[in-house]
Amino acid sequence: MIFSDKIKQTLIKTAENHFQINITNPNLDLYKGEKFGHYSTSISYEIAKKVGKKPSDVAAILIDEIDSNSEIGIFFSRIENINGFINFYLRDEFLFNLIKEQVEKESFGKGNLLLNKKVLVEYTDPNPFKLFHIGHFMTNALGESIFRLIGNQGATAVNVCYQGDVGIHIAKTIYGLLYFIAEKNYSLEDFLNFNTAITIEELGKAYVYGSKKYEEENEKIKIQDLNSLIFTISQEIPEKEGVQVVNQYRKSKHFEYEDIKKIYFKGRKDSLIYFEEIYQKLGTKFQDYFFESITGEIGTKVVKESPLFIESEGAVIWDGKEFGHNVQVLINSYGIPTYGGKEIGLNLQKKNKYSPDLSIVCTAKEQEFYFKDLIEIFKQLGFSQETIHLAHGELRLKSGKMSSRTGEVVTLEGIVSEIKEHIVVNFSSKKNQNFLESIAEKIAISSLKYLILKNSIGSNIIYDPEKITDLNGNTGSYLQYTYARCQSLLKKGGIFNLKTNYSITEVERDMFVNFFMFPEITKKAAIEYSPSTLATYLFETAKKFNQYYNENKILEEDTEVKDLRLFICLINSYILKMGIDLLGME
RNA sequence: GCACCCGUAGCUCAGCGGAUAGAGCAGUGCCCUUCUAAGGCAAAGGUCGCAGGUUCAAUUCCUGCCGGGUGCGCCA
Repeated sequence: MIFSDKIKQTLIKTAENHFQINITNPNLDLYKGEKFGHYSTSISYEIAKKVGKKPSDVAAILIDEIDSNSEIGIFFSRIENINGFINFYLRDEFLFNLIKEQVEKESFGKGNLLLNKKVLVEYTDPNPFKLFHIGHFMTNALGESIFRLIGNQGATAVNVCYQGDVGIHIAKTIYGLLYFIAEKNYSLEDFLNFNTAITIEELGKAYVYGSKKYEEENEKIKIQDLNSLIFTISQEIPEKEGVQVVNQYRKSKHFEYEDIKKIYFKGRKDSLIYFEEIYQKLGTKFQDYFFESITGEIGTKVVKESPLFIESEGAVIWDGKEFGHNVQVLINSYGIPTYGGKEIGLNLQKKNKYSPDLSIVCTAKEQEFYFKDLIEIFKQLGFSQETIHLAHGELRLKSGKMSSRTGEVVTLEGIVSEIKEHIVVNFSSKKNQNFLESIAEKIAISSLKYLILKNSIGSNIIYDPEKITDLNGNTGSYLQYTYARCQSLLKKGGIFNLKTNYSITEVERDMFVNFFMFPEITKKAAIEYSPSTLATYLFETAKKFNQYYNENKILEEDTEVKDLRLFICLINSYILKMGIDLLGME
């Protein structure tokens, strides 16, 4: 059990024994500087109000009891009563002991809050036939970190990706491709033989073209017609084996089944290869994939069979207005399942395949209301698993928004290469060019992730390519650098003794207490779905180390002192490494 | 129009019921023949949008107002 929970438990028990009062969740603050204790509580105020005593008198009784009669009393060097606030101070030996033991076992920072729970985390969700843009990256950064934080609490975490291999975006893209082929930019045969990179490039251009055409009424009808055909074709994909096909799509008036099928299969396959390369660069390895072509069928079946949904203007809708929700169109008037219809199928598919205790979905913030409705629909349908929607904000330039609606997007690749250039230029005086280029991409991706995760979930992020890898501020690179510095010292320091007794200064004690909070922080970050809590802690930890480093020579002559300082390096290094990893960075 | 989110230092943001409101950036003054200075120190900067209310205690909870964002049926 984590130490703060032990204190809380003791407080609850003591309050019950001495005041016959039931306090369910006492306030307990984590370390915020030596003067307020290593842990502190204002529980006395809560009790005092109920029993009609002075807070400081209540505190005195509690302290006396914890000191002499509780299991945790021996871990404190002193417990203070400041006007009723109770401040706990941990014994130095206890700090050393616990940290040393757990660091050696590599269990330090790991928790068991979600032991025996199965949690599904869905994130990234790019759409085949479209480019991987910065929004997908933000979803990935958020989701990957949540996935890791939850897994770190003992849960069986399953990370999954949901890919839109059917939908109007594909019809638009294929429509564009057909135009390019008709204009003899290349033949159908040429297209089918393109390598992945070229296919992706052409898909991007075709999507822009198709999106523009979709704005014209007569073109829109054709694209919708093509869309129906693509839904029909998608029933032939290999992943669809065993899935019941319930929907009857309209026959196409304008397009040739076989030609479209070739284009669709080629584009789909290359898109998935292209995404897989990106996931690898991002450090994500999905355990499972879901496809809209499949969830659409499952969702359609549910929607058609459930009395919750009604027909309206040729579409099938869910009307949530009576209970404070909106209207959601689940099957459109072309007979095609919309995002919502597919999402119902997805939720059911997740349930059938994994029966998770909790299902987390990460998307952009614009979909917040939409998910509120969907989660209500899931409840009304009786889907048992709890679903939580986590939303990230937008990446913006100082000058304003980045993306535009015309289909032209800021790709991940574009941003990463911009950051890479800065890295190579800024650091070239320190390292040779080849080395820099070999690590620049990793630094770029990590620093972008950190930029996103250091802010609380859902807030918009200001992106400044000049500042993002600055080593003199709160950046991912600063953490990486500090870790590298520690590693260098440990390497030079050689073998040293890990002890459980050191004589330490105030500054060193502050570092140890801060180290001690690491498991508290990883737990808090997981429970609150808050990577930023961890990010902030890591930055403070790195900063404390760099301050110490500046004032103290680590590789001292004196063995005693050197051993202590290397011990500090070791823990600092351990925490930074694990923390950086939990944020999904390298 | 309705619903939800946000207004904290010049800028970007933490904190979200407790004890003196914290960081980073920018700006000011310092510290390099360096255990990676690819770093650190010091000072400066705030009626926590405004007005009420609840509480022993409010930046944090509630109500109203002002200012900004997002979403409101066939995109995802």
